[in-house]
Parts: sequence; structure tokens; C-alpha cells
Amino acid sequence: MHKTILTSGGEQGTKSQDSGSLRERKHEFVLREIERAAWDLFATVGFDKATVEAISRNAGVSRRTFFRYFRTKEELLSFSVEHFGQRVAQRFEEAPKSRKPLAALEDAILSVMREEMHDTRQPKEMLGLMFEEPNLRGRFLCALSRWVPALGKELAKRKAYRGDAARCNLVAALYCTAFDQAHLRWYRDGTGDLPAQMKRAFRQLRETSTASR
Amino acid sequence: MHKTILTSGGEQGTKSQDSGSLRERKHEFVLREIERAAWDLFATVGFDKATVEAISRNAGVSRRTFFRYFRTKEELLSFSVEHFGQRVAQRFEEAPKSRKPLAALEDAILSVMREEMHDTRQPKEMLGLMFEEPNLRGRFLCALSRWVPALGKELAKRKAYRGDAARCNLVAALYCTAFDQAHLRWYRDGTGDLPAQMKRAFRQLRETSTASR
DNA sequence: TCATAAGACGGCACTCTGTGCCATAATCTG
DNA sequence: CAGATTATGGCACAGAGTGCCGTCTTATGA
Repeated sequence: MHKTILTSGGEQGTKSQDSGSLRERKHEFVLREIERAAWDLFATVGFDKATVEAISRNAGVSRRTFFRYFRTKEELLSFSVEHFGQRVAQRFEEAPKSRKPLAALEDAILSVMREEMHDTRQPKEMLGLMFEEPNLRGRFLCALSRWVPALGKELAKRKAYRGDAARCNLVAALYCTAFDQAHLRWYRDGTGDLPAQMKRAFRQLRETSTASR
Repeated sequence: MHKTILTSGGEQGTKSQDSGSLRERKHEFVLREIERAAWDLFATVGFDKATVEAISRNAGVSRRTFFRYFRTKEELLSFSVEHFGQRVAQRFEEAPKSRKPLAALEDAILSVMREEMHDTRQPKEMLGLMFEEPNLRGRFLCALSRWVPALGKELAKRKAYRGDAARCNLVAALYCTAFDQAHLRWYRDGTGDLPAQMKRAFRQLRETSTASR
């Protein structure tokens, strides 16, 4: 069996006190090392000119091994996005049931986003790649769309949404779109901070139907 | 200068009575020939196993020439999607200003969709590829997201939306998402016809805010 | 502790995508 | 019809991604 490429997946442990076997810790270490090497190169020479060979060399592994950690070069990008989505889904699940569904969903997104902003990696350069390069834009949107089932499923647990899976998925997808558009505005306009743009997008999403059609 | 790969672009002529120069007609012919050859192969051996060499050979051109008509193999897919979006934008523009903005947008989408259904190529197998293959899913979403500026711009011309480009783009993106989700449902569930699913998605989009949050 | 099984790694060869370059053929302009 | 433009085909090349295999590392259990 193949170790299901990109271990993580579920693993809800939350606790980062990752004391797996030596093999697992080593795997995690190499994974981070490749990520780091890749982002170093992306920042300096750009995505296209950062060859897998160069990334691997900088990470101290062989080219062949790189592809055992990441299926494709693009996966280096969608990786973070998927992880973000997993955390949002988890946060959403943990929300008190007294909170209204969509309010809880918005909270979850904003909450994870705020955490992410204290992260090491500058999200802006990352987004730049995702918005400008059509190829990467596709990867980004694809990763984003993978949030939908998880968020939709969680939404379906709430009273008001129970029993209409399709509607739940649509609503989840709408929020993903708002998420994307908020980032796009923030990146392009450069005005305001990201959370503000996000809240604005959420508000406009809510207003879409009530506004004069 | 390069002929801006994939001629069309604007060319609002509508009239298909395409009497350009010999060169242009030939270009159009070869384009269609490559498309046809490609879809033949996709249907029989699948997207991945349909090599550019085989497609080119079936279309009677060289591999090198293929890449002069389509930047990448994936572009064969996003091509139709982009064209669809252009037609929607045009139809939206032509709508009587008396119609409410979002109603006109919905009309435009449904109208182009109905036309498309009489087309030669089965859209279902095409969608299958787009939904199942992650790589193609990305391409599809990317092409879809390119509708946004055009639709948003058109939306901005309407009284109720004037002066808020960001909001227009968001609303346009929301409709693209509804479009996507409707197709997804139709493809996966196999229930009902496409226009019905589309109308349902539109209705649910409108109800998103009014429903209990 | 040590032998052996299970898995990770590196290297090699290969296919396919995508691009630059140039010579040739087709089309356009007058 | 002659010369300018543009499309095409063939070739070589770099990079992505994969299959295979021999080797080295980690896990298991007696």
C-alpha cells in the first residue's frame, strides 16, 4: 500500500505534538523541507522557472522522491489551500449549535484566516501566483471546490438545512466563491485588509437576493 | 504578430456566414477538424491516453501545428466553456433594459444553454471529463471564472448595480458557481434535465440570504 | 541483539507536453 | 507574376511525470 500520498488527510489530532514513528516524523520533515525549498525558489525565480530538479536539490532529495511527496508541481500550491479548507470545516463543526448556520460558517472562515495571517509564509505572493498564472488559477479553484463536500456536509447537520444536500453544497460553493472574490479584491486593489474584504464579500453575498433584481 | 491564437475573441458578428479570406476560412476549418479529432479520441480512449500526436494525425496536421491552434491539450476543453461565456455575456447585453438585472442574466444563461443542447457534441461526456479529472476540473473552473469580468461589467451598466464593480463581480461569480453546481448535480444525480437543475440552483441562490441563517 | 520483512530512496530510461528554430509551402498584395 | 506575409512541418530540446529495480533504512518479533 502506498501511504496514500500526502499522509495527513483526516488526522484530526489538532495537537501538533506529532510523535509518530520515526518514519512518520521523517516523512513530515522532508515534506516541510520540500515545501520550504519550493517557496524559496518560487519567490526568487518564479513558478515556471523553478524546476522540480532544482527544488529537489535544494531540499536534499532526488527528483524521483519529490514526486513521491507531491503528485505534481502544482500540488505544492493546492496543498495549502486544501489544508485551509480542512481546518475551516473542522472549526465549523466545533461551532456552538446555537449559532446560526451561515454565521457559524463565516466565523469559521474568518477564524482560520486570522490564524493563517500569523504564519511564516507571506500569503500575498502565493496568491499572486494563483491569480495571475491561468494554470495555477485552475489549481487553486479546483482545490477550493474540494471544500464544498465537507462544508456542505457540515451544513446539512444544521436544522435549517437538513435534508437538502444539493442546496447545502450550493451554499457551500457560494461561500467558496465569496472567499475567492475577497482574495481577488484584496490582491488586486490592495485596499483594506483581508478580513475586511472577506466580511464585505459575505455581506454582499447575503444581500444578493434582497437587492433589486 | 501572432494572430492572437484562437482567432475569435470578440468578433461579435453573430452571423456564422463566415466569409473571411481563404486563410481565415482555412484556419477555422482546421480548428474544427482538430476539435473533432480530439473529441473522437477522448470518447474512445479517454483524455489522458489521447496524445497530441494521435489527435494531430487524425486531424491531418502536424503535432507542431496543433500547438499553434491550441496552447495546450487542456485548452481543447476550456475552449467551449469560454465560448459559452462569451455568448452569455452577449445575450445579457442584448436583453431589454426593462428586465431586472439578475432576471436578465438568468435568461441569458438559460437561453444559450438551450441552444447548446441542440449541438452535435454530447455535453454529458464532456462534463464527465471536467468533473472527474482533477486537472480538467481546474481548467473548467478557470475558464468559468473568466466569465466574471464580462458579466460583471455588463451588470455594472444596470442602474441598480452601477458604481460598485466589486459587487458586480461577486454577483457574477456567484452565478457562475450556481451554473457549475447545477451541472454537477445534473451529471451526478442524473435526475431531471439541465435547465430544470439550473433554475433550481438560481432559485436557491436567491434564497440564500432570506433563509434562516 | 540480530535476522528478516516492509517500506523509502536514488538512479535510470522512457513517454508525453510544450517551445524555439529554420526551411519550405501556401496565401496575400500590388 | 514577383515579392512580402504567414502557415506549416520537421527537428531538437527541456521539463513533467512514471515504471522499474537495486540499495539502504526502519520496523517487527523471536
